[in-house]
Amino acid sequence: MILSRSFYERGKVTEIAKELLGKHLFTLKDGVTTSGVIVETEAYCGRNDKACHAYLKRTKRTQIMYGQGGFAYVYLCYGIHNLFNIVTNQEGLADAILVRAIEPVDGVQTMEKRRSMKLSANLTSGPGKLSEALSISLKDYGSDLTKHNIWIEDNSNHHEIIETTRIGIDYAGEDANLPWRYYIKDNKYVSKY
DNA sequence: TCTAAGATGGGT
DNA sequence: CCCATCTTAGAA
Repeated sequence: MILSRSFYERGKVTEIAKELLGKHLFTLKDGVTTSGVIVETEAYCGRNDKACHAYLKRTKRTQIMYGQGGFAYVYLCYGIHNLFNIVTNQEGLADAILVRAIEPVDGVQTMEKRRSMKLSANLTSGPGKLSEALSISLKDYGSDLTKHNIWIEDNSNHHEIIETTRIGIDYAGEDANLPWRYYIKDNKYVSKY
């Protein structure tokens, strides 16, 4: 069942980031559905987290994070990689969750074509990689996750969660030490570091 | 207009 | 571990 607005509008971004593990992320692009199980996430909190793009900064780019939960925040990193985030919390409270890795499920052939490679742990094991595999780009900035363009469905499965520090945010000072990265233990699609 | 970054990824 | 990368947002 597709996750509803109320799932995303709750206030604890770290809890939602953990709950998203094991859930099923879909995109429908050019008539093809591709999907994967979310195996790695990171939480970002706009009010007290220097790592968050929206920290003390409300600009055109961060605007979507200040809106209601359940919309996509996509931004371009290093001029090449489209990073997909899920906006959470209510209007005015800028929280988001970065999806860092998925385990491929549906439309594997299409994902292989988009990535110019065969199915392997390398196919979707990183935020830039999964966006390419699912064909998520800046055009999806602001996309409504309760619609059938990009969406998430519930998925019952048992897994053990590992909590650790986030990747690539040294600029955040002491906030770089927050244990806000979550991944499914022993899953081979988790990004390697 | 101009500039500088920037939640990576891939190669060594 | 190191570093090429290059579009875009944000400032001037």
